[in-house]
Amino acid sequence: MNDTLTNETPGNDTLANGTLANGTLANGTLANGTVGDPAPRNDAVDQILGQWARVRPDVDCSAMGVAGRISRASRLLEKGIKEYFAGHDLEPWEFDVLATLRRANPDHRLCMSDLATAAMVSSAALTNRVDRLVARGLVHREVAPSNRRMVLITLTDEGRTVVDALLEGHVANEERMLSGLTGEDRERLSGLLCKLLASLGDVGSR
Amino acid sequence: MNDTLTNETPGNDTLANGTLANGTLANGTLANGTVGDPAPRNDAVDQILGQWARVRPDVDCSAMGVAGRISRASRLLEKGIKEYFAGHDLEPWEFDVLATLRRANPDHRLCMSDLATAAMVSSAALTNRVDRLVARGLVHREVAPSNRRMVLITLTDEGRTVVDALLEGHVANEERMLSGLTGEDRERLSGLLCKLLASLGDVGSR
DNA sequence: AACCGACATTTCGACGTTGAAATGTCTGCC
DNA sequence: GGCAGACATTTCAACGTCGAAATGTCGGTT
Repeated sequence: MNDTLTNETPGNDTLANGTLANGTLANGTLANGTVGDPAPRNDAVDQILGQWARVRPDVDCSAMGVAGRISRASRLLEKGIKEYFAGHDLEPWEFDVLATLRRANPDHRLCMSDLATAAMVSSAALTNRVDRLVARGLVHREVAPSNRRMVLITLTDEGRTVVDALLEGHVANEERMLSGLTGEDRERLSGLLCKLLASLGDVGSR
Repeated sequence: MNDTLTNETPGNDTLANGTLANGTLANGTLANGTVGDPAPRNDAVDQILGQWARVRPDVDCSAMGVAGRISRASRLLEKGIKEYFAGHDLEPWEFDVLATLRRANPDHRLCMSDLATAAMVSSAALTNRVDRLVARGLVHREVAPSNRRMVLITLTDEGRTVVDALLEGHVANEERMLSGLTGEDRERLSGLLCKLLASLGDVGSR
């Protein structure tokens, strides 16, 4: 996890629903939610749960509802974030790397492996990304003086300017996407997700 | 969104935090949560928010917290789902496609475009996936008799057997991953996510 | 002082995805 | 009845990621 929520996820879900697309829903025998058990919400995920309930009434698929909605929300947020950065000629991963350096320490400097862990990409992918950031003049790459095995990546002045300039807009964009929830809703949502993350053994890194 | 929650997401986040990895957190000036405003939770996301609060106290980054936790939860759920299916020699996307057909209609049959929409992948990717499913004997591909432009994909008996056999285990696996939440928690979480999804304009397809 | 194993990064090959172009098919209009 | 345009699917080239192998470097041991 970095600073933008950029699961560069392409396709499927396999999560809690079946597919919320027109195809399935339109072709099928459309049940229209209201499965029974919990409060029906009549959204796309519930329609899929409804389909499962008709096809496999012996299986309680309610867990798919929670997982499905989390995945779907994540997808939509990513999409909005990507659009924001695209409007500023930046890929979300670029901001991620820059922001990680920005927050890292007063020198805005990290070695490749720490940066790779932080950005949650393979070292191979990070090499590729840093190449491009260096080409854009946003970071500086140098062999560590004390240990020549390591490569230190430092935010350039320009890189820092870019991060600082885009941070507010990025947060405002996220704020906008969350505007359907009240402050209290967000607090509750965060609390529940924290509880879930803790039970999933989230420890920070990968 | 399909039936498993498989954002085959690799790397970054760009979402709400900065990176929760050791690197950043260990190198930096570690603030240890407790930023002030809302209830501090002291998890990885809050540590990142804390770092931002120190570096850019002028910007309220709380929105990143919500987005970050949603993304992180989605990531972890995907990972668990992937592991379950890997244990049964199936990729999550394979289950997605099979499950979509299973729920679609009594004939378990859909044309390529509807299936692509449902599985939320490009038609090019679906062609590739269906190729492999046909090779495994899990689906049947045929030109539509009524309209030769269309290709109909049908679940084979074996395909249906596989979906039906794995559905219960898949749901049980999701259930296990959500076991940190009470039934009431899940209901509340679903409700909040529904509200968010609705405001994000989630309409079912992409 | 040279060597061995551990470590950090980069390179390489394979894979899967995407958007756009190509191919084949249908529908409606003149 | 033939043709233009819309449509469904597949093919193609480019791209980005990953895991594993390769390269270069350090630390401790003898």
